[in-house]
Amino acid sequence: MCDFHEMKSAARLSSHARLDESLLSELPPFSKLESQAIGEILEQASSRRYDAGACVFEEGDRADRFYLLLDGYIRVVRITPDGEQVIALHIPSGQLFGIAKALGRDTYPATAFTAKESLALSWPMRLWDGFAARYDGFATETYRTVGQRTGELNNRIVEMATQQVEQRIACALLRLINQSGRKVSTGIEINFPITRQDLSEMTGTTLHTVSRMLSAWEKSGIVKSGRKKITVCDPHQLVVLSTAKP
Amino acid sequence: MCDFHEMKSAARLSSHARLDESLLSELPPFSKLESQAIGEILEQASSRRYDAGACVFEEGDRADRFYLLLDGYIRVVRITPDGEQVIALHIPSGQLFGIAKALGRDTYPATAFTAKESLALSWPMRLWDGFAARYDGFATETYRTVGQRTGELNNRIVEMATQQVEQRIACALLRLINQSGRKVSTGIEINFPITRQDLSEMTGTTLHTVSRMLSAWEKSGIVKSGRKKITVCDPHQLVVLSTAKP
DNA sequence: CCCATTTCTTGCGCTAGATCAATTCCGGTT
DNA sequence: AACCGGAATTGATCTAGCGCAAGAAATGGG
Repeated sequence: MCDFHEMKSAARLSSHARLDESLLSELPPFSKLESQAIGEILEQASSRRYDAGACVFEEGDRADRFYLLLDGYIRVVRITPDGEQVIALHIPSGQLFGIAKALGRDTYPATAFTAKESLALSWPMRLWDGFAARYDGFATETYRTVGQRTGELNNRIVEMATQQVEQRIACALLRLINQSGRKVSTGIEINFPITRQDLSEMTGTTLHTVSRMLSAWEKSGIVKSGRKKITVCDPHQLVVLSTAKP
Repeated sequence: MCDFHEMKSAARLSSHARLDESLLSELPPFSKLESQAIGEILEQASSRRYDAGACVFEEGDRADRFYLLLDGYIRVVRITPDGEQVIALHIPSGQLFGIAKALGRDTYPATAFTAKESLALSWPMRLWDGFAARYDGFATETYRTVGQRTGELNNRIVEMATQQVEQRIACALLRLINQSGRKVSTGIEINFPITRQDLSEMTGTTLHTVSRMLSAWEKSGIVKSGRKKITVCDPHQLVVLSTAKP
């Protein structure tokens, strides 16, 4: 599912990557545009590489740029007054993020970290309205993106309200392999480093419980996991678990 | 906060309510418009009264109309495969709802019930793009609405992930009195019928726990509650509870 | 290669809150 | 006035999963 980038990602991540029209032309927000329009858009973009775990912007910052993730993975996080982190969602490459304008806001509603080394384009937010007005399909696609993410948040709420931890963790894993799974010999592996702690922050539980769960699942051959790495061997079984009746 | 409607609501709820321009001109989505534009918009609207507890539309339905709540209260609900309800949010009068288009969707993402007798205008969804293009401020305001609701969902996730039941119920109550509190002699009362069950569906707990909590709070004079009715006597104390450290 | 740090594992006891169960209360209906 | 059904209360258990503790394994830096 996240594939087309992979072949090119080595070149891209080098800071000398040329900004090529073909880069954008396959991505939904720009897919309907002509080569000239894409040229214009690229001219106004800044490109930047981020180390793994780097912070792109923080909750509450003035939203003065919006971003397109070319390669890597973004983790959107909220931090409670007493320092606890909650992972709101993950953003795979090819998507826009930091699009506060699409939510009628002028500050970012959450903090964005990179989950691994990443490359992103960005534009000053003042170009937003122009993009939306001038480029066909840009507005539509961004609102679709907003809709998807809202849908995901919504699902999380339902899960947290009704499901047991085991099911929630299973759901989280399934979402991850859907969004960023990479097929390997033993199953489907999550394409970026992820700790038990991360998983616990996605599901509202503790790293201990996640660890126990993964150990149990490993015993029954559903997953295979190591340090910062999880491979799902039997996705179907995970689906069964995620929908299990009490 | 929800005030301006109250004076007129009696007239409005009668099925003979005249659709008056002044009705829309004070509401954010239309506030920037001239009288002529509002006239156009009203002409295309249908008006309908709903009984308390009526269903306006269901999750998954084709989104062929969008709505403006003139009076009453909407409860947005998601229902799990095994029949459990989760209340995603409440929509106070004066706001748009069922705005699937703003989320790039063509089905409604959740079910909308009225929490009490309500009155809403609605328009065919095919007018949406025209409204957004033609009427200044309409798009901006709807995206602000989307942003607010997304923000609320987000907060709920953080709460559910990090807070104890007591704090979550306190937060839910505070949200309710902020959105639809009505000042009465003994404090601030929630302006529509609400059961322990409802509150439990908003906070991911059980009606039993909510009942115990309210009983306890009543003993300490923080709330006063009866059948389908809750009055917050000491909002400040509730804020304290909602942010209490374990 | 050793040391320091981060990540992960696992056992044990405890408690918040769910579940079960039995009543009571309230408002509307005939 | 008597009745009925939905809403609320409250006690008594039971348990999922959290917090604590202690250690093991992987990684990276000097």
